Amino acid sequence: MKLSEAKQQFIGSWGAFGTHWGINRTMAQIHALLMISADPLTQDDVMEQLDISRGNVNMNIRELISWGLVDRVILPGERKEYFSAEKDIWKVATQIIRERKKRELDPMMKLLSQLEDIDGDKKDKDVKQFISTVSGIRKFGNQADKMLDVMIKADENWILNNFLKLFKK
Amino acid sequence: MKLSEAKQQFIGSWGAFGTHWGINRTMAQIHALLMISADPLTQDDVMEQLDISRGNVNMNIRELISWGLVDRVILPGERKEYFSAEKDIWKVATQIIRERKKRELDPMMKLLSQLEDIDGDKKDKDVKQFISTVSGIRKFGNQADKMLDVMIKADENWILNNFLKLFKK
DNA sequence: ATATATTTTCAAATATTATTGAAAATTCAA
DNA sequence: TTGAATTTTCAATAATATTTGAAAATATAT
Repeated sequence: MKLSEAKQQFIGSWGAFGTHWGINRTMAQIHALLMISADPLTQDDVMEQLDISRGNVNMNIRELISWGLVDRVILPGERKEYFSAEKDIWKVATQIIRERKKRELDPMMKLLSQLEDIDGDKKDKDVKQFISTVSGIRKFGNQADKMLDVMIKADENWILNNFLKLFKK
Repeated sequence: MKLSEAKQQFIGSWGAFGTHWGINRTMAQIHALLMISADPLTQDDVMEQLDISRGNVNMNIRELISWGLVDRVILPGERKEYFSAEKDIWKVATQIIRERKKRELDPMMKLLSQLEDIDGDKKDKDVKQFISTVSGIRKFGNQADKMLDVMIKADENWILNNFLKLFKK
């Protein structure tokens, strides 16, 4: 397969993949493009290679920067800004985990702990089921939360190797 | 807080949460409603409680069933079908992992392994970066894949406890 | 300071996705 | 069978999300 074809396929699939994870297609495609580019790119490079508008590129790159997945790069003597993506997939993964935990899991846990205080008959089956479901999710979430904290801090090989070792029998 | 208010809040947040994870809002809300309901519900119950159309309820419930998160329940002597959600959050989580792995991760891994065969100069920096990025993602994905397989099979406390034990020092 | 290059913003246009509701299909009791 | 109850389908509509592009803002060279 030719490089140009393989690039197109990778960018396309990464974009489709993103949409299943609440990330918009274009943002994921820009991320893909920057991950496979050896050198930093300008907004114009991205516009041209993905055939999208300047505004679109600008907004999505800023979003990628806010996720900590892309950096601005200033090249000496160049007027334009360049952008480059983190290439280490472990760092990418832990950064995404870190952000989603902060943006989604933490607020959900906060809410759940409030919802467990229900006025009314604790013997009522509806009250019982509600409390049981909510507290189950909260406990599970708290454990996931701890586990993710640990993963974020751990070194790639150390954690995966140790984790897998548990199951080698 | 009153039960009815707490229910509304839970259903609303679970729905919003879902949209960040590629699940449509209504499907997540129906799932939430069924998880906190002590008894199985009919399509009409769901229509009424969430104020949505029959077609919408029907399609989303079938989708939940295909995800293995909801079951049809036949009550003896009743003409209507009833629906009930898995309430054990660990089972819910492993079921979601199982499905997403099958639907998204597995196909992505398959594609990536094809993309590593690039015609052309292996010394070219663009070729090198492409292969390096793709193979990094593939290797990471394969490890995640193994880890998830193990989690799916493991018992709740066993796996979380063992995992956490690793980090207790 | 002025001109020019570059980035950012955001209202309007477009595209995508979700929802409705009524008709068709199915189920089941009599 | 027949007919009422129930479920399913899907074209039309509505709601939501994304994208554009041109104007405004900002940065930089001269």
